[in-house]
Amino acid sequence: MAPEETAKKPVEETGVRLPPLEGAVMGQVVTRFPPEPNGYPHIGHAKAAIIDEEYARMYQGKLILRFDDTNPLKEKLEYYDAIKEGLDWLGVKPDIVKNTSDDISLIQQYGRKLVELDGAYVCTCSQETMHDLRAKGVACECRRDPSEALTRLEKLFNGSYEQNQAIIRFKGDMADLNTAMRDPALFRIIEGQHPKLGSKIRVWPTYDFAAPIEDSLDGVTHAMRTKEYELRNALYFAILDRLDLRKPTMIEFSRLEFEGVPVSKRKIRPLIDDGTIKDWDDPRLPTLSAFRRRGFVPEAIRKFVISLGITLAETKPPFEALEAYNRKIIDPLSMRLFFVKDPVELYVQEAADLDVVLKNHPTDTALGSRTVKASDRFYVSGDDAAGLKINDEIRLIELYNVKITRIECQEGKLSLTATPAGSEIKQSMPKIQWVSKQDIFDLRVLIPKQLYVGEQYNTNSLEVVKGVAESFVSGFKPGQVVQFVRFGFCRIDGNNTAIFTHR
RNA sequence: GCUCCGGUGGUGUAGUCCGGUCAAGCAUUGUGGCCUUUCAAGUCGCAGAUCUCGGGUUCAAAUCCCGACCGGAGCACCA
Repeated sequence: MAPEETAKKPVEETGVRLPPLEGAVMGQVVTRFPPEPNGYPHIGHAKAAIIDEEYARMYQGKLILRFDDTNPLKEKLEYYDAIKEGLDWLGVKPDIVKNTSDDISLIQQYGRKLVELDGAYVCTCSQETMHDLRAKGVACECRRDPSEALTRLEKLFNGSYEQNQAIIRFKGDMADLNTAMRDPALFRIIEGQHPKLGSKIRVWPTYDFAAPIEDSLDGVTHAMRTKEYELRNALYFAILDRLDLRKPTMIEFSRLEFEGVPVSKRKIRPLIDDGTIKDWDDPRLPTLSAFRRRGFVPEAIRKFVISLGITLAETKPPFEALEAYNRKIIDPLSMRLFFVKDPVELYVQEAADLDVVLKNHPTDTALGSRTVKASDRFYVSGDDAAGLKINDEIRLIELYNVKITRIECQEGKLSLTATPAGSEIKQSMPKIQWVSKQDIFDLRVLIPKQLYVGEQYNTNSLEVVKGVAESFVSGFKPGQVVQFVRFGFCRIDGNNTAIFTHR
């Protein structure tokens, strides 16, 4: 089974559900997911996008995917695509896709209007001055004397100012206890190549200005964002107030991140730059591409996100919960195969050559079966071998029982000898998986662990397990999710490598 | 430092707005049985929270009020 082919079940059937939306009217809800195309999508994006979509669906409304691209210095074309791909994989289907930059002239017009309305002004103070005055809660000369505002506004847009020489500031309240209201920047000059607009535009709105304008104009009824924006709500509504624009309902929720698996580029980029981590889809990362490569299916992520609700409490949810959702989905779809870690040779004296037919799934016969050629030589896992004593009787799963007659250790290499011991399945007997010596496929399994322990990179974050699997595994394409019996679920990654999903 | 937001079993949450039906539901984890030629899944059961703490209001508080403590966020010409 390839994870991307998992059937998408309606969430209502799963038992997990989001609480009702405040003030929502059936058929009229419009939500929006506004990522900045400045990086690869991760689990945090997934949470926001899924919640946005769930509510749009719950009320038979619309979901807008709006790339919040108002900073040409940070955005790249490849990220627009990466985010689209990520959402596509997640099964999040926006009804409308647009960019904030599509509306750049409109937004600029509203900016000009705000200055004309005396709701904003052009400030030419240095950043240091601004910072100091803001800290003191004092207005600068640019604000106190509005006579030049309109002239400056023209100069700003006709290119008379250089970058950093002038910005448009909101006329808030320099003494407000909420510092977001102390005349924040609304527009600034950025010289740079924008992925969509090139160098055509140089007066760019900040997020603080673009977001409310876009939400209002796009018809968004319920705007959701993570809670670090809470203090900016006052600004958001003040802007819409002064411009006399319709106000959406604002809802915030906590960010999603796992313990030891940071989402921040600040913590990941250095590891990629210095080669510690190869790429953004490394299974230790919380990017969507990593989850996919690791064998997680979109529907598990969706259920998990919904189960978290839209709480404001800042907590790191247990990764095991995500695993549990995933396990329940992939369990019935995954073939059961044998893989032995740290192989130890087992010689079964006088064992006959056999063609063993193995079921690919214990209950679902639709998954078929396979035939393995067995002789008297096998491999069993080092862990199992280590626990054996002479005269122990064990069952080779789906084969027969053997009794250990000799345990040798030459040059640190363990080997076992046994004799047949019937075929009756006994409750008490350990049942272990095996691989026929003439039917092996070398396989290494990558087991991702926490990337960070505290603030420190975890040097043991990727365990590499070596072993042998059945040759049947060689026929799988990358993307196949299987369960190695008594080992865990894995996703075939190609090049004799599998990635451990979870147990 | 200032401001804002949180604080329910090991963990994540429901409930808090509109006090009683909540000595608190669900999930996960743990644990025991059944099932099973897997240490998975399924299934049945159990364990685990006096709802951060201290006051107050009330016949009645997880739910309202006050205070404290702890945790997080914001204080950018980033989003």
